[in-house]
Amino acid sequence: MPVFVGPAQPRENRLLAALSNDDYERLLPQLAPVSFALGEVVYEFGGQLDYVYFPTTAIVSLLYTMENGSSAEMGLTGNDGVVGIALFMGGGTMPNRAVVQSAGAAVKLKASVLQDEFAKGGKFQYLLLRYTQALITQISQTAVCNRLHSVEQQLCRWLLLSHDRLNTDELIMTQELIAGMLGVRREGVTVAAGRLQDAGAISYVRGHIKILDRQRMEETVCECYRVVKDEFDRLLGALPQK
Amino acid sequence: MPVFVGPAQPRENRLLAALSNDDYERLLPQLAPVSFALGEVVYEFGGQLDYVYFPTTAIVSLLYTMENGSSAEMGLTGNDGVVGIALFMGGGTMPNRAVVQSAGAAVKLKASVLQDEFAKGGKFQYLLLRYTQALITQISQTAVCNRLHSVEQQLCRWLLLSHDRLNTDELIMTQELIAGMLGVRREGVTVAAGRLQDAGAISYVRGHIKILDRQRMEETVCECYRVVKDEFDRLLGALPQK
DNA sequence: AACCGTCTGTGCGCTAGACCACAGACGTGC
DNA sequence: GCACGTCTGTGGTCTAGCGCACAGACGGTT
Repeated sequence: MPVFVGPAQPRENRLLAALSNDDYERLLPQLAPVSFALGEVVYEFGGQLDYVYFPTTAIVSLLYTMENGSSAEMGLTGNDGVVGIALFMGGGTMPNRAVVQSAGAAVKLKASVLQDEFAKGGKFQYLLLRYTQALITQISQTAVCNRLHSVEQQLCRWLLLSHDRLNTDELIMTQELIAGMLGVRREGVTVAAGRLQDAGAISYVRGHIKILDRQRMEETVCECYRVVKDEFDRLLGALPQK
Repeated sequence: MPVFVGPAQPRENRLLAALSNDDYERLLPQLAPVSFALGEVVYEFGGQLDYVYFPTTAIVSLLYTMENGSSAEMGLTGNDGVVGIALFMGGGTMPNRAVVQSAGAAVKLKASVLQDEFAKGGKFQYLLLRYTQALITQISQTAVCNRLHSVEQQLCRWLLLSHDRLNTDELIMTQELIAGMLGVRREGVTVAAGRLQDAGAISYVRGHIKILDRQRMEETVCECYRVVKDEFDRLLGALPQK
């Protein structure tokens, strides 16, 4: 199945799309396209970042890996956000990893340029901070969801959040990888995905998940999904697109 | 047991303590002392905030309450931070609640004043953003911990984080309340606390927890505590105090 | 001193999910 | 078309933690 991956269109990223034409034109020469492969590590635990990345078609997971090797995701970033918030928040590094969860394109911007723009305090700063707040909500809700909800509900949440950040109904993702994201066993994903498949919500074949019935998924998912989605819509949805 | 609660000393808050004398003097007339009672709600889900609060001796929990009434904490703020980050992040409101977890004092600052100061882009902005990044780490680690660690380890983490933000070894806290914070049953806290007590790490009598052996606690806790503590130290610890 | 409300301890059955061990199923490459 | 590696399904055992029910223990009030 050929997937068309054209040159990165920076304005497919919603933060960049929300910039005024002037701001965007000024930034454009500094934006360089990059292509992310599945599983690629964008940054490591505590690693210094030279660039921030604005995904256009890729999705990047933020996750933490324990000393014993188990891991869990705290949030994910797609074309609605930016990877590397530590660069404008001031800390420089974050104590987690960022891994490409869905292959695709992004544009990158040099740290120093970003910081200069941020320091100007204009629209760009406004956007980056609003996105960060939305991300905080996502992480928070992940915390709550991890505590209180079933694997099946969490799988639903995760699939829906990913689906929202893709322009296709098919995710390239093994159960093994999903298990690593959700912080559960692979077999746990198998049974949860099995139930969703029986219900006709998804189809699942060797690393290719297809969302068949979003309606059904939204009925199964816990309230956490709505909270996150509403907050993203509130903070970033009403942005003038271009 | 009488607890001395003097007038709030703004500089007991580490963010305010890190301001230059000039900045601080300018802000001081705008800072008003407040006193928080245990269980008091600082802000509600989605509620508008008129002030931000800099705790000096109080501790405030950020938590989410489900539609079915169960709840879980995402993070807590003491004299090392500020309650109300949505006011400078741009969203105005957050989809969670903030509840006083340990009674004490704070100083408040009017939203508009905060926003003006923040917009100046100076030291105050720098501090607020660094704190926000530290908070993100705390929330992230809560997410991971909720997924992967035992109630006993989480109780340890929670007690240590609280202890770090108090200048006493005694916490006023029923198991019921702790259960609400951790998102577990009250009985679960009873057995976990029982084990810690048997180990001589704490003593526990009707809402009065005493930390007896911090060493012991730090041996029991999961790595999540260290990650959060190190990150707070890194981002805020080296700040010039006054 | 008696009372009552709150807080804590415990016991029991139940379930979700972990851990472990395989078996099949698909698909790519030779 | 065969072989091998990867991905997925399933079954059995084990445990942490839930839900529920209740008993004791403490402490403030009258």
